Amino acid sequence: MNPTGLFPESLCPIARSLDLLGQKWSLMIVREAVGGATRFADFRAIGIPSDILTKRLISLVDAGVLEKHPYQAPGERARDEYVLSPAGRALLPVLSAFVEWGTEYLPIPAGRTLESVTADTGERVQLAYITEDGTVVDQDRVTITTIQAE
Amino acid sequence: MNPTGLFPESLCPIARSLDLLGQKWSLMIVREAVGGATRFADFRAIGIPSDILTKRLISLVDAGVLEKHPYQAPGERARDEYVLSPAGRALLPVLSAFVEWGTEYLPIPAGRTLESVTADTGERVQLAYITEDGTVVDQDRVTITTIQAE
DNA sequence: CATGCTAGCTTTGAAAATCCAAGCGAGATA
DNA sequence: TATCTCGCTTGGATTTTCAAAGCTAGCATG
Repeated sequence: MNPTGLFPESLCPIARSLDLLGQKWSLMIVREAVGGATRFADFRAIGIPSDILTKRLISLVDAGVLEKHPYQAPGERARDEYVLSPAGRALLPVLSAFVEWGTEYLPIPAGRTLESVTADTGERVQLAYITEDGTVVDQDRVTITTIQAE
Repeated sequence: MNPTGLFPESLCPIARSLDLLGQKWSLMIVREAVGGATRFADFRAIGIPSDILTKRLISLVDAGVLEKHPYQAPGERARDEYVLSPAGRALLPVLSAFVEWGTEYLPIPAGRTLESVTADTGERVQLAYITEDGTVVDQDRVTITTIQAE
């Protein structure tokens, strides 16, 4: 485990992911997209400078995290909307992990403000580790390890 | 969902987490600590500039992610080692989520290089969403939502 | 004592990233 | 035509990161 983190070809998937998603505002954009934001102004509202937002949207579209669709509302000019791709949706566990960690270890007086739920029933869910046969494993038993070259 | 991301008191736990962990190299340091790195030179080996590493170690210790212990090997001067705190260990799902996402969506010719396993048995595990009673839920059904103020 | 070694920083200046504020352009409407 | 508004674009300031060199302190050795 000794990658440079400077090239997308890094051997480490964490480093590769952070190369794309580690710049300021990128994951916040994904978070907003999960929450239903699609238009430039939606994302802009989180406080990101517009030139940075432009750059991040291009980068996330290029990487396949967001998809850009032209649309035109009646009476308005043609614009683009940005929606999560399947790869973008697959970032949900990353966001959920930050929600759970931030809620527990960086608490605020307002308490819990976000949570992961099933969209259809609104049932609360949380992340856990499971084995191949679906058995839940205690997180204290888990580590991350290098796969031996075969 | 409209936080500024500029203050640790942000209402959004993702924003709060990213305020601490979103700076370049922070999560890579946590990753190295998970892999057993404890000393300055261990972390330095991933390619992080030494002044940045110094700053990040201080920040992660201040935030309670890492704990700094003085130690002295025979024949060497007093030094510090940095080990994961419980809060640091609780970041494992964040790292695992990046491992899984990067492995699948940013593949490299070398294929899979990292995985999450049980430390005692080496059994492969992965992240999943579970309900309160431990039932595994399909990720496609999950979203992240704001908790209504009570 | 002096000297050497090395790890963990510290410093300096350059490069890159982010930010702020203003401006521009294009498409719609009147 | 003029006006409005949204999605950028621009210019300069500020902050962050980087590379390279240097410094310091504690250990060992002679």
